[in-house]
Amino acid sequence: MIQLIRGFKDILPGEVELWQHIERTAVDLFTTFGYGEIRVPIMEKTELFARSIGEDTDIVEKEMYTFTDRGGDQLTLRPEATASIVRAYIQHKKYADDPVHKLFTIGPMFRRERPQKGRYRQFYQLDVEAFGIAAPYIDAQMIHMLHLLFERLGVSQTEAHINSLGCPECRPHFREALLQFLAGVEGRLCSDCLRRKDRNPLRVLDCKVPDCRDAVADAPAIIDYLCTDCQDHFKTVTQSLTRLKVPFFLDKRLVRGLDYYTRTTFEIQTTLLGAQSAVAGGGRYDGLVEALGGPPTPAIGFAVGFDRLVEVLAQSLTITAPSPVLYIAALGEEAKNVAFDCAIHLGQAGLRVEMEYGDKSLKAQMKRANRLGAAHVLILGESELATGNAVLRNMATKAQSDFPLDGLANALETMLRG
RNA sequence: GUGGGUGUAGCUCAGUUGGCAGAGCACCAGGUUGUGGCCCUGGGUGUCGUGGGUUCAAGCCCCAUCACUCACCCCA
Repeated sequence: MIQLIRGFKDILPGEVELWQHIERTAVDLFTTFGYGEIRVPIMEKTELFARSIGEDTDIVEKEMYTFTDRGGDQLTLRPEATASIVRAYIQHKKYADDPVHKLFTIGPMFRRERPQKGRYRQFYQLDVEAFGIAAPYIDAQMIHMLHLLFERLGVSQTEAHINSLGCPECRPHFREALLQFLAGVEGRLCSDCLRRKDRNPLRVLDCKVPDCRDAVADAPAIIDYLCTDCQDHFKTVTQSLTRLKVPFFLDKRLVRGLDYYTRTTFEIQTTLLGAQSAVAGGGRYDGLVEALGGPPTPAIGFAVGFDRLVEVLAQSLTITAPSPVLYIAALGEEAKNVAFDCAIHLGQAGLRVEMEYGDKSLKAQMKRANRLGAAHVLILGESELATGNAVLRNMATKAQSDFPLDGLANALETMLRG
């Protein structure tokens, strides 16, 4: 038997309803707030991701599905959506008619990591981006929108963590201070952090090894090194969130792994997913559009881990597909003809109808109707054909009534609608 | 990439010192020539993950491999 690829998964009927529910809720919310859907390819030139996410990140270094196609191009299955959306924004010169564009997309991403709870090699994200707005209000609005999303979905055990990473003006000062501090505690850092220290010192703050946490407990916080502009920006964000009554936690250790982030960064965490605590994350990336060849354009965005959200919700919410309103039990070829035409008619009329196509006993058909949760069963057999009346049984009350075969479909339609 | 745990029926899982492959649920058929749920009877639906090895004999022991899973790492 051929099995599906490691870290990939099928979403089967029975679970897909929850996915649809989440998607509907999210699309409705994003649309209300003025975000339009954009659909971008799941493959791009490798260079796009290398340049946007950062050459030195784990994603680019070892987690991408990259290959050479038959024409010799280096292609990559997208590990995240932001790069593609920025690319599309620039390529179609969307900034020309109006620099402000608010977009969202939903779809699969690919990262070749070791699978575990809440982490797959093909995973899904809800991705939201806003271009052309430098004002901190959009930062607060996005975090508020995330808060609303979880609230509407009934997810309670979440916490918003926010921080500011500064900008090209102030980050170098902080970096220097941090490097000095790290040099002093070098002996207490884990091997990973020693390596990280030179490449991306901010990440050391994010280490989960207890000894490292202790070692950097008194490390300088970037929040204390922000320039005046960044300070003001962050202040407006936090004040707005307070006014909007969005609970948040100022997390000085929140450092995000992608190079392009600036200023506000945020993450929604939950305790329900084991080690994979983040269900959503994002931040501002004011330099990326320009870095990828567009005009200087402020931007901010976030991604929600769709699979993770499904797992969280599945613990408390069950959504099932609607049951058929009618099951037609037919006995014999002639009866099946009548049943088939009737089923098609009702289907066109928008009613969910099931019928038996094979040769099953009435008992077996009743059993299946019961299992499917059909509200009514129409019995069509030899005696019904002979008398010219089909029998309609209400499965809950067991009451049965006759329906003339003449004009059967229309009569059923009227009855089932009532 | 590293480490731990687990792979037996559709599902959840038993399987003793190595000795005929099992249970519950589900499913199918019948009890009722044409009436569901409850009940009764019958039916095992299987490449014991896969490939080797040891043995008279392997679900069980050994080696390899694949998958699942949890954690590290990283992230959504």
